[in-house]
Amino acid sequence: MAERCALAVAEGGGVEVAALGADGLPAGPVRREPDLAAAVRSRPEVTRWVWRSTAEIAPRLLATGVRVERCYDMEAAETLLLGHEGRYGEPHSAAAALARLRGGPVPPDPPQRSAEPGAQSSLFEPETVHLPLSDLLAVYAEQQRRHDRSAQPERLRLLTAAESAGMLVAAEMNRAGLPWRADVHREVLHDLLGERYAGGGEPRRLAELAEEVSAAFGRRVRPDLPADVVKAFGQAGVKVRSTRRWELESLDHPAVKPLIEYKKLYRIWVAHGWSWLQDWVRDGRFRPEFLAGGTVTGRWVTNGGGGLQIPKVIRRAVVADPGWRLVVADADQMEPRVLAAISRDPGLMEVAGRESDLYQSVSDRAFSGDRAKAKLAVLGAVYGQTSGDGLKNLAALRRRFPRAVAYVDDAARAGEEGRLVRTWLGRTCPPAAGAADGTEEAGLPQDDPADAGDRPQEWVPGYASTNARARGRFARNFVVQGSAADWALLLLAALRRTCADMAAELVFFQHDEVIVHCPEEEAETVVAAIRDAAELAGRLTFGTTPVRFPFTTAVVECYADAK
DNA sequence: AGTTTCGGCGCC
DNA sequence: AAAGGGCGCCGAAACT
Repeated sequence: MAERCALAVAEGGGVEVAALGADGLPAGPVRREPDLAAAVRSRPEVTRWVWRSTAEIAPRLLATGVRVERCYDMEAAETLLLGHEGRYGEPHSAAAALARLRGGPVPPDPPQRSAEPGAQSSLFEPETVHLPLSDLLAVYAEQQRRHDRSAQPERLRLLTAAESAGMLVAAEMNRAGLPWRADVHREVLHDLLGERYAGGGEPRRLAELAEEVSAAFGRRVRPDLPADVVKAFGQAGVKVRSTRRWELESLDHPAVKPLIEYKKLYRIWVAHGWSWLQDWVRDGRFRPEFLAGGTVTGRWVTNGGGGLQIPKVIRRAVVADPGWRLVVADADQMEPRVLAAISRDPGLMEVAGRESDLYQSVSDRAFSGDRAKAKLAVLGAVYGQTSGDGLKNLAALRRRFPRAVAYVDDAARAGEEGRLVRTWLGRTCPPAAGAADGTEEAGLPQDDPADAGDRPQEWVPGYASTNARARGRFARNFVVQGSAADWALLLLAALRRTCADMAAELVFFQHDEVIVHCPEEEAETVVAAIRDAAELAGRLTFGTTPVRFPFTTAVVECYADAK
């Protein structure tokens, strides 16, 4: 029998606990108990814990080996509800929600702390807030009503549950860490960069490449200074606007080759070199702090260490413990499959109903078998390509898959006009014009006051302001990327449940890719669990559609061997 | 001297 | 060939 229980961390150490009825209201007395972990452990019948913040409570439970089935994260819910109600950017703390409910002054959210390299203080000293259980219950009841008042209550409730599950998974990943062999990492660095010189300067290979660049220009040039490089090319009679790689590659000059090589290695050196290793790897684990729901689209971010940008060459250092394996699973063409599911385009759903390469199938139908063209067209539709061949390819795509393209076009138009745009489960893209504070923090382009009045009421291609068009691209991508994130959360939740019965641990998640660390004998079970979780997540998120969500999985000892 | 922005590139 | 979405991170440059 599923049971819900609310829990609040009390002043002076203990917790307040109250069982909840099916209606979400207290079904018994509020109990005060001295120990958080003991309170949870002594209630194995509880399948969902309602609490203020998973980031506050889950680490404390994990530290004592207590696992919960599910939770309801009140502050995550508040963020989702505010966004859904078009109030993006209002404070989302439980205290703020309570103040809005009671009509008092609304406290601002506490500032975000960033992770300290090495110390990882925010992981082990989560912020503690004491709000009486009676207050939490009042906010919870109101949040339930707000879910009910939404246009699609069952979807929004699922989203809140999925986000809460994501918070649990993130807390568990933060504790587990990604297996990391510092010795292998050092070998990779030495192979790529050469010896380090005393004094902390550039390693040998970078110094050599800098010399080659200077020699090619006939004077001392610092390849890590874009301004210096642009000037040097200018003096050599080569016009170049920036030093971006794709721009340099088209140039005919002897400095180009060593320059590009320098920039590639320089990047490794500064972002994932010896000092990174020193800062972020402890006791054989890399612990980026995963933040579920860290972006407006619902994608996760990591706080510190660039956890979601591990360069391919550095993945050599991610090695399973002895006798264990890494199950590396990557969703195949996730975004077009999601587009098929949310648009219900019959043609695209049929294509996405097969496990075989989706881009190949699209190209067979609309691009005479030219897979590259098909992929460009699909990505152009999802990302908002505005020029070049992409536009021509988009027209071909529109003819064959009209509903799919119309879906993202509608989202783009809504974004340009400043209307709300939602993912399938109801995560909401912040509007730009006339929005509450917060949209700028989200990086959304604002309209210039100057052209605010110039925008036509009817959406006409080419007549929107530059910023409005940028918002259109943002909204276009939001519905696909965000709905994919909805699905991925449910995938994680299902996979977490299976792993609970095994030694297997989720250790990494990157948008459409997941890594499970498990004993060798569990690997095949995990592979099957990922496949099952993907299909279950597809059904739960999008309802009944023919769309499949296949994964490419690899059972490896080293992450670099997965692809 | 300390803080913010920019350029460039890593990942999806 | 050139370009569209989401991020984080670094050093340098540009500020206060």
